[in-house]
Amino acid sequence: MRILIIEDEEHLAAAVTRGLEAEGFTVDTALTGTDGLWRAREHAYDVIVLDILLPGSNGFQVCATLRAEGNWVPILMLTAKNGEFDEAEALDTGADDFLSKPFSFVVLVARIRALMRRGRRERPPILVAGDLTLDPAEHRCRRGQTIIDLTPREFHLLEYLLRFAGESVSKRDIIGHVWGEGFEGDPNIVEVYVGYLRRKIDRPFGKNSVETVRGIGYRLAADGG
Amino acid sequence: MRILIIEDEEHLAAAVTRGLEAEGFTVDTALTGTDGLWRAREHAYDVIVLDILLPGSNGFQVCATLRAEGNWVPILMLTAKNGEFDEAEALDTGADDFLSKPFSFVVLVARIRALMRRGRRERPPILVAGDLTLDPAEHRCRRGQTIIDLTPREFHLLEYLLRFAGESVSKRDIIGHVWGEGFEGDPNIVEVYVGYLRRKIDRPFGKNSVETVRGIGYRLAADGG
DNA sequence: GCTTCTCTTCAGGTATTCTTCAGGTTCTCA
DNA sequence: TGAGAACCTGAAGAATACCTGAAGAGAAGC
Repeated sequence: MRILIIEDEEHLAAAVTRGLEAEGFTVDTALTGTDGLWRAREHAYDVIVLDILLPGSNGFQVCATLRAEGNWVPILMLTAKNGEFDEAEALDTGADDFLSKPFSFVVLVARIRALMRRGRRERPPILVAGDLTLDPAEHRCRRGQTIIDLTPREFHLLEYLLRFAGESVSKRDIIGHVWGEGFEGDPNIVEVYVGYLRRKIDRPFGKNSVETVRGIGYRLAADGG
Repeated sequence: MRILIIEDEEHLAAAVTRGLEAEGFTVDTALTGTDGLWRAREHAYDVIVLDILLPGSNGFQVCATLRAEGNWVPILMLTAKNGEFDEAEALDTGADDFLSKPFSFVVLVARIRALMRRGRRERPPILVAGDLTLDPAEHRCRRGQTIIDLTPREFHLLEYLLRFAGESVSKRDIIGHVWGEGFEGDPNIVEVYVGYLRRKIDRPFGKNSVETVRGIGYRLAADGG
């Protein structure tokens, strides 16, 4: 678990770092906004603790920049107590949580842990249709809790169907995307593979997610069958 | 999700490829413009990442060629930082987005994802007449909530009638559009199919949406009957 | 080098869909 | 009112599309 602290008060940064390291985290510190930004881009942190008042670019700017770049690492913002900076503003710029200075160390750790838990379930852009899920990053397919083994070709086919779940896709499109435009073989290959898929993702579960659209192609039921 | 990277700096191409594969994409790389062009024609990619500075033909040329060939695959162009090449120029030649080098990997992935979402085929409009709907993307017909199974020919016929809902269309036009100008058979086929349609979309619902216009052809009631 | 897995082709079987045809019904107009 | 045209419909064979098991080639793993 790696944490980045962006905080210009050196002794505070040092104290927090020591404490968090004692808790078992790996900690990097940055004393300016630009340095922090740079580090955040370099490394995939699990949480960033970001002070608002910083020399150079302030915390809001750092946060907004990261979000604009598509970086959704959980950010915990530190606001001055009765601060001129509003908590709402912190959340608006894309922070996930905030903490008013001065804060108790225990609370800080608790908040960081919470963010980590939350951040865990965040991104993975999983393709879903009902209880049928497919995670391209993990290269894994599930029907509910059951993991289903698919060959590369089957995986690609299901991925394509899932991408257009609920819509019908033509056999031509399927061949173009799954086999490539240059495929010269028997188009019957699609039927064969749809058969394989049904045998793996439908039949054992008494479902019927891959529907035949006669004369057109196939359609994956949006609700997974 | 298949991505093509056209980039001549081998180590950059390799790094990006590794990263994208970890995200679950299938990645092909081409080190020259001509190779890239060739691959783009072979396979229906979901996104192409295209460097501008390439040996052989440059990125603009590759992009322009693809567009000229009617290939509208989403293209993300990589431009040199304060480059001589303008971003506007990239967009002009038909790129969908651009990114200045050097770029953060996270940003690259975010942009690619955005392009994929955007590049999702736009759904043709759903045809409606009263409670009778026909969704070309889904390739499905409904009367209210009830799904009605239509054969390809029936579907095509209803689609045509729906497009001119409220107007009468001649049998000649119907044959021309649904069967093709080259149809040589018995024009009675239209009557037969209108019969099939009525049996499916009207009779079970006590409706009468497909009206006969004697001496002319047919008219689908604009309110669905 | 051998086994196992994956991909692809092929061919037979089945079910659906298309088309034609013939006879019946309805409508129009003289 | 009756003749003719236009339309409707059921039946049936032809054509097409789809499914599936089998088997060989090739790749990957041991």
